[in-house]
Amino acid sequence: MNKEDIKILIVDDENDILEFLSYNLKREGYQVFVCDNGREAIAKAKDIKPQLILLDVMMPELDGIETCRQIRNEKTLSDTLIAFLTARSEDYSQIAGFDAGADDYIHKPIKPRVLISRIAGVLRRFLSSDADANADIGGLVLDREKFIVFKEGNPVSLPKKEFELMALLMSKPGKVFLREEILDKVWGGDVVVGDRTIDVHIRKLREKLGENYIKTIKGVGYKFDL
Amino acid sequence: MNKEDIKILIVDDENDILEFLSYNLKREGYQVFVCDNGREAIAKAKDIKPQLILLDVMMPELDGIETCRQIRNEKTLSDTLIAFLTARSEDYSQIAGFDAGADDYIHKPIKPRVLISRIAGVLRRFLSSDADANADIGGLVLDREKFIVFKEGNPVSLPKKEFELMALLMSKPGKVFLREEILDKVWGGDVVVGDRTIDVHIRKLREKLGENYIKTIKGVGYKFDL
DNA sequence: AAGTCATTTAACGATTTCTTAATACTACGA
DNA sequence: TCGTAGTATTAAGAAATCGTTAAATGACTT
Repeated sequence: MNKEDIKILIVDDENDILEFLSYNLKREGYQVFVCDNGREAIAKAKDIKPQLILLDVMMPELDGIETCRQIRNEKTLSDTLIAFLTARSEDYSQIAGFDAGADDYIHKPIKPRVLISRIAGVLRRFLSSDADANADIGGLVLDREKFIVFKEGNPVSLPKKEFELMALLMSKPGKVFLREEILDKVWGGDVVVGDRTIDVHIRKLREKLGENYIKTIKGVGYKFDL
Repeated sequence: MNKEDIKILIVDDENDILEFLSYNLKREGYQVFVCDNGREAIAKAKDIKPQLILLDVMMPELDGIETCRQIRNEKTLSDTLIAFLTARSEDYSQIAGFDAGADDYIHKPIKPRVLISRIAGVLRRFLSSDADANADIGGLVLDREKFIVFKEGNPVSLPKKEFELMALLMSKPGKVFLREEILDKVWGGDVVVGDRTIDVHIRKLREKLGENYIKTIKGVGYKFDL
């Protein structure tokens, strides 16, 4: 199952959140649908049969938990995954939510990278998609959940930026990532850092993991490959 | 679907941007149309039915988002892709763009290489275009993503210019590329290098890949053929 | 407040890649 | 056969790009 085939329905009454999530998920290649209330969500879900529904807990009228219950009652949606969006403070929903049939929680405020990997995680768990399952290439295993890279079984913990850079490179082994692409995805499109910064991080990775995993394509970028 | 068949409409009130984008996209072989305001854009879009519209968000009178909405209301343009051009600073979570039906965002300032690959990405995602599929002719496979040429299964890595030259020749097997054409597409229309430079690169390619792939047509140019 | 760690920058060196220039070669027509 | 036009070859210098180090910054800890 490819990302392109995956439909995600986002339900939230705040327009900012809808757009933010929508943008980031579309950018990853998912098919994204949105709506801003529970009733519409149920109708839309029946119609498009998304694999995953991101559901805000706090909504006027029909709240997330009740919406979730009703979706769970739909036989045609039995395979649909539901993840709740919650503010950090509201942890009461934790209990009520799982009861209603939620598969995961995502806390606001939501950071793009976290969102993406979380969603990949949810989808992987239930669809046995290998979208970005823990890569395992040439003795290197990247565990996105634990934030650790295993080199021939030995855990190597990496700081955030190094980990994210490694994660990006390993997300498509062999593919050459342009420096611009790396900056955009690891640092974020709006952050401006010098080109040498990437080099330094690459160097640290090579130092910790060995020289043979990351290849330089001069004038183009870097790739993870054997 | 070939690049030559793809029409792109660029809408921006700044003339510099129009020219910059237009130049770079034409160079890639797309059919490019421009206009500098929203109203005209809608009319032009109905007329030429472009596959992709690049739309500046910030425009006087009819802004990008409103223009997008109106285009989305046109039944005859239902398959048209819309990508917004935004300044780095305008945080995407604040933009009402996706709601209006945008398919992607491209941040200014725009770098040519990023633009090109981004657009190829957008088009590929939605048109299943084979814009940069891997050529495979007579035992030679050119993998643009991995930046590698496989010769009978064995990877041969090429420096940037050599790779781009090879990619160009392989993009239309059999077609003779004039020296002028090669300079324009590989080096860029504004770069001035001597004619011998091409020869040298051709020689390096023949050295690495074998003598039988690239043929010289005296007084005309080179072609990739068996 | 001192210390640690992650991140970024700056400076310089090292390397690769690109370009040129000079010369050799080849095919073809006079 | 000679001359010409165009391409091939080679080596060497120039330019671009990357690697490396050390040091500055800033957040967080002790």
